[in-house]
Amino acid sequence: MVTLKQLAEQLNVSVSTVSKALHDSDEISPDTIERVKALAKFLNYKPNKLAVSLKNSKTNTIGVIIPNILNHFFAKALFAIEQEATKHGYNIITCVSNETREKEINSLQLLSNGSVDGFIMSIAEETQIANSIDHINDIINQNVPIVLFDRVSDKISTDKVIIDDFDAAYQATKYLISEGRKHIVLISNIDELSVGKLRTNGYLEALSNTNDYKSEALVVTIKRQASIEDHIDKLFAEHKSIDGIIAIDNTSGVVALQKALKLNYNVPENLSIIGFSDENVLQFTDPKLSTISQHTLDIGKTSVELLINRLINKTSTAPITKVIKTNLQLRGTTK
Amino acid sequence: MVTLKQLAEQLNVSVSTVSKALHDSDEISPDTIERVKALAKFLNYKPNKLAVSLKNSKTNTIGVIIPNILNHFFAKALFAIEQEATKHGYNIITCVSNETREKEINSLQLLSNGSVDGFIMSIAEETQIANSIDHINDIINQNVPIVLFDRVSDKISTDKVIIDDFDAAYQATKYLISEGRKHIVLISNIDELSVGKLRTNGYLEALSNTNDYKSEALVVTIKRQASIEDHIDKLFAEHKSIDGIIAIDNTSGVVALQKALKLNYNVPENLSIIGFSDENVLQFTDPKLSTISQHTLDIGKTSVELLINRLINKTSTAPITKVIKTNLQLRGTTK
DNA sequence: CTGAAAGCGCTAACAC
DNA sequence: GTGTTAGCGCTTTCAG
Repeated sequence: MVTLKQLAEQLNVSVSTVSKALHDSDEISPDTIERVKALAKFLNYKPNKLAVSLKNSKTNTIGVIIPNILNHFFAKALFAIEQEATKHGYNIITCVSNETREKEINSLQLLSNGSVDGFIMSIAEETQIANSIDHINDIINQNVPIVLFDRVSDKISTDKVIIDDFDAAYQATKYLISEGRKHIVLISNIDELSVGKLRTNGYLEALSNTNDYKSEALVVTIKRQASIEDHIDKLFAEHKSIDGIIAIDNTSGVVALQKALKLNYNVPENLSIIGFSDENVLQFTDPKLSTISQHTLDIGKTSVELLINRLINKTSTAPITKVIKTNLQLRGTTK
Repeated sequence: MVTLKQLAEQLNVSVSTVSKALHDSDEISPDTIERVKALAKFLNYKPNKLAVSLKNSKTNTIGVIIPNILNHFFAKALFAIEQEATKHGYNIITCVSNETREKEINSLQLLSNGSVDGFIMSIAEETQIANSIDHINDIINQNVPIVLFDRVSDKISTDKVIIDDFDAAYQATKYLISEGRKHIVLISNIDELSVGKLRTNGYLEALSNTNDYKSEALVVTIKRQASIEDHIDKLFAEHKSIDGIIAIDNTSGVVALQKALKLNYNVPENLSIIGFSDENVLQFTDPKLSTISQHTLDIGKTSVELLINRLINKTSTAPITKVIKTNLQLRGTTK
């Protein structure tokens, strides 16, 4: 790599002159500036990022820690984060916690040594279950800002980006009721997560405050490693009267639809299904799945904005929580 | 952040003593080592990574550039790369080229300034179409090692990790022929990519060297932004006699299966389908899609291994190309 | 055993 | 206008 020193030597000027020239300092004569820039370009000079960062105590790098990159939601959020960060001149270092608390701790420790200016993260399932988040608060106490998105914790006081989980499920449930559905079931394989609990509560509340809804609430919870297909087979076998399904994670809606069609349910005449999915699954089914659609790109973008704001305005104002609205997208699996 | 200097001051020793003590130098007395380590632990000292990297001219960071993180193949490759890199003590900085040559150039430029020790990348579609890869060779010429995976180029001489694309499609085609299929069509929405061409050639070769196969080869190419569904609808409408489908990208196999079922094809009795997908799509269909399965985790892992090897053995041996074998996984959509 | 000093590449206050 | 110097945090000779 070409350094300032090499440029300086070739031009018979000092290193600081070169540095200033490259920054268009008006201390330097136009003539010199030109000569310096010409040579720099010729030799393909690029300032060493490490040196600049070290000098400035600023890396322009964001650490992103996500639980599972194979989950389409997180992949899309990462996509948005990367895009927005790039727009602001930031790089991202990505770590995957694999839903484990240990890896999460490691990643935070490893990067909070000057490698990144701040973090954007979504909490690992294991961490949420144990509700032990000291490792995250430690980092915050070291004055490294963190923005949490999607999976958050009340015990962490920091900027957050979430969706209206409760309300989204509430509205979806109300919609099915308005269709005249009498036996609405909720399917969840994210029962342990903060967002899962909120969505489930939204569903329960919508049922319980509807006077003429008579059936018991029915929540099918599926453990993370378990087979969604098996649980749904069982559900249909045991509950013949189901006429509405709300699936609050991003795959079980599709699976439920596919199973229902196989069983010759008439969707959406006799059975409505609403998933919590992204457009990416639409091409896999006919009819198209109606969904609660979260604006994942906005979630990622907003997270970056919040973080960069913290990085620029060092003033420690109170934590901000941004709620990104969801949409109920009616397609072919609702009336 | 706590620095060596602060430790030194508190202990009334010099900075170099502290540094050596933390590295268990035998120049330092056991007693001092212990005192230093105790304080370091107490104050939660972490060596500043930037300073270490600058000093050592080694960042222990790998730049990863992928075309599209929403593509499950690349997400999974990234997952494997991250995992393997972490195992070796490396971080990864992720950039998404979004299939554009411009973003690819930017990312390479931005990171080849000391930020990373080397790159792992898969070439953007735009770059492959234009076949203009100077920007990649530039980096290699600056002695920054690059490992290419999946989408590679003959014009770049560097370590590569690929799969046996030609052979995989060849074998799949032969399998369908062995089932007695008479009208086998190939569906591709990656026609412009190196891997797409190779897979198509494998299919064509398998047909043409089978003496008793009478039909014309039929290749349906779908542009990236176009609707896979529409093309497949059209295919079924225009070619009633199709009895075998090979889909060489990771979604159109599922779409074809779903459409075929909707049209009441008897799969696999009268129609076989083989996709080029990952296990993640299996739960979406019944019967389960038979696939050519690429060992994506191996691809990522091998890429990291090759790169780290280059980084450690600075000796410039000839470029290595690793071919990761694929498997033909027969499931419910083949006889 | 411990410390002083140089240097990685860069910036910026302060001379001249 | 240009150069000198100090320093970001660390490692590593080389002296003591």
